[in-house]
Amino acid sequence: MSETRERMIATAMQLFRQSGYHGTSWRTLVEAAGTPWGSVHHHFPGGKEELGVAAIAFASRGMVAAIESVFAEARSPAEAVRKWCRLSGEQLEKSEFVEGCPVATVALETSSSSSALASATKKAFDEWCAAIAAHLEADGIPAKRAAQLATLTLITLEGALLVARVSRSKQPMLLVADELAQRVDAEPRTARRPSKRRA
Amino acid sequence: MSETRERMIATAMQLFRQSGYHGTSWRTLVEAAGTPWGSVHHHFPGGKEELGVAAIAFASRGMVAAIESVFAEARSPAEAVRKWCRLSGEQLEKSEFVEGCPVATVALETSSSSSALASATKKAFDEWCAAIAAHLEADGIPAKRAAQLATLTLITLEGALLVARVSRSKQPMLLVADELAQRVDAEPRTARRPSKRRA
Amino acid sequence: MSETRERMIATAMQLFRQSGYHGTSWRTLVEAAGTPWGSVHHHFPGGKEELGVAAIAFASRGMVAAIESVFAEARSPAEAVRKWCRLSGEQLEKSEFVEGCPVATVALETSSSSSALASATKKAFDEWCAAIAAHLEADGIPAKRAAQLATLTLITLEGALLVARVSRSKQPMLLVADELAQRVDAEPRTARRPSKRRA
Amino acid sequence: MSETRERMIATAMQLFRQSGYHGTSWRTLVEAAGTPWGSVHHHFPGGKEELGVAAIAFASRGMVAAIESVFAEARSPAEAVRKWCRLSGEQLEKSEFVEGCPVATVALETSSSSSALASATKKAFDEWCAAIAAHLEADGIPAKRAAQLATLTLITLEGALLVARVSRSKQPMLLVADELAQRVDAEPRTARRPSKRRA
DNA sequence: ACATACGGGACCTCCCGTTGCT
DNA sequence: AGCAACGGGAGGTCCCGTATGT
Repeated sequence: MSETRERMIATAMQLFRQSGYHGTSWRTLVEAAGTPWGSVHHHFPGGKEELGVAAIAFASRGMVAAIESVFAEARSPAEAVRKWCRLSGEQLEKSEFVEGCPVATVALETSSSSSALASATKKAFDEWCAAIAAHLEADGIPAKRAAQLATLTLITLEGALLVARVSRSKQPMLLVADELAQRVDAEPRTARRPSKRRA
Repeated sequence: MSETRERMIATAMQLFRQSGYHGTSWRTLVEAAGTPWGSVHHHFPGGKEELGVAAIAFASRGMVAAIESVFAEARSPAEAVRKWCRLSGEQLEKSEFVEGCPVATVALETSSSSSALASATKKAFDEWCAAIAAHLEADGIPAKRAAQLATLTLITLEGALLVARVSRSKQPMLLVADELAQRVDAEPRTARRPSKRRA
Repeated sequence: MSETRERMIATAMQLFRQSGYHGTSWRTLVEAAGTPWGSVHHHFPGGKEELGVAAIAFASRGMVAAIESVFAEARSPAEAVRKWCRLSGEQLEKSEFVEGCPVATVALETSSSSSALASATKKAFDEWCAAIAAHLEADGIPAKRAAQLATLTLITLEGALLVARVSRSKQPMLLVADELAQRVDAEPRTARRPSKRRA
Repeated sequence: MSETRERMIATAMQLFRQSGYHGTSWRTLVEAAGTPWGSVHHHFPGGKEELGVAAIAFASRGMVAAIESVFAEARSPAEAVRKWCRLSGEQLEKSEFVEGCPVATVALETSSSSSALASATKKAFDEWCAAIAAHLEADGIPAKRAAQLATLTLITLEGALLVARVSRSKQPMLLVADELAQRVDAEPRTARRPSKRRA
């Protein structure tokens, strides 16, 4: 796959979460990415919307990888969630409160209009929930509760990233880190199956 | 005060939460509001940004009023929070998942660029937190914890509205309604001062 | 006559020669003049064109007065012309090369379009020529030659003001001062009637 | 080089000398030139100012070519100057007094504001003076005097074109044709080097 | 794969004139 | 005399998609 195309997508993800979908133009994109402006239509025949969908999918893959990573390294789901929130907060702070959720901005902009982008963002959120839920289930939480808890986790993280960006402080991230960790820890297990605790 | 200007602001709030700041054009606005296109510059000499700031402030006032209303009618903060979440969910559903938070979209779009809009959104969130915290304090929760809990409430509600819009379901709202209510109820009080419980 | 109206006209003359007729807006004018924006239409029912005509006429009166003054004070037409050029050059330099001819800019902009402004500028030039010619005639130059010489003087002064403004130097003014003076002096008189030489 | 861009520039020169810089809109331009309105920004990324600078430069090249041509064909500088003035007058009359100097209008409009256009007009005048001066020098006039005389020629021609346009008569052009020719002829030569007199 | 050019249209800004109310 | 508001429209900028050559 073309390296130009990939850099466009990665840059688009960055610009979308800063200025949103409508606030990012092709010109801004190619200037930021340093990619040739002449072959935009070649790489994205579907136009800007195709770029948007690709950027959302790219962001989603990255987030799923991050989830897997943080759960793999943590000794318990609660710890994983706490770590995840804290890492997100630090990334946010390091980036001068620019690198929040790469999907949320586009999601809010397009959920009432474009179907392709709207379903791409919905798919992203679903994937993240599923990834979290899988780890909760693996820790002994019943599927139904695991799904709810995963949704709650996503909700809280997204809300915290929003509030943290706006208030330009990572305090909200630290706040939800503990809250979520406690909440996850308090969830009753059917058969405590310490999936990753033997290492 | 001009009624035209007010209708523009109210309409802008609606359009901003649907399509965001950059996705809403003056033309769209004046067509939706039925206001004259020619006097835009008269009512908002500061341009679109001035409209945005006014719309955010307007939305903020409305939200503070809603908070006051729901806390005034409820017998306890926990119940108020539960009701708030459920009402928000129903409003969202009734509006075909359009009427989410009127500030969040603009907040995410502009938090990394325009200072006027960014500070307007920050101010809005601060006002909401303060309003919630006041009611928690009135119920006997120490100021510091009240502020944290208020922030957590805001975070959770915002996150839930985001996820609910994207998934086109009010389930997330119902989920956080109970979670938040339990959370608020479980918070220890110094001197349980049942402010509004006697009715 | 309203003092507001007069200040508008005087300010318009200044702005017109800086930025031209089309480059000067009502808003710019009222801000520069400090006059009320609400009563523009009251003072100039004919709109911007009426303002333009008034400003041209005002400028023309001022120029005629300047011509009379410089010829009255000088001992000969040649000296008057020399002095006139030098004074114009100094005024130009003092004003940072802004205060050139108050009519020329509008004249060039409108000579191919608006009839009212075009005839106003034509009238202004005619008045100036007539004023100069009168003094030349009074010095013994036959009417026909006096008219030609007056036109030549106007032409040269206008051209010099143009070139001086563009090159941001008063050299062109000094150059034409001597050239014109010599030219006027060399013109044969029928009966040298030293009109203003005995006082 | 794009033919569209060239036609835009040539048309801009025409419109600028009729209505000036601010009086000429992009819409007017593209309609007059028959060029696509959509690719304006492609050909002139610097906006209208870039068009203005290009039009001034284009006009300057044309004028230099005209100067070279008229001096090449004439047997003496005096005759060249006389011819130049007369040709300009005829062109002016034929065009219904529209085609005056293509630079003067913009020069007056912008000499007190935009630096890019102001320096473009200054450069144009400098080039014309240099071209004239070169021919005067070639005829035996000392460099310093040649430069002055060239400036005087430019001044007089510009002034005459202005007055002729305003008065809608080519008389001023004929008047200065003889005046300038006499003036140039009267200038003393160091070594009369009749450069082009052998034909 | 990339570049140059086309092409319509939407963007926000601001202009200029008018209307009714002080 | 002054003013706030109206009201249509044009201002220049820029967007997004397409077509044509390399």
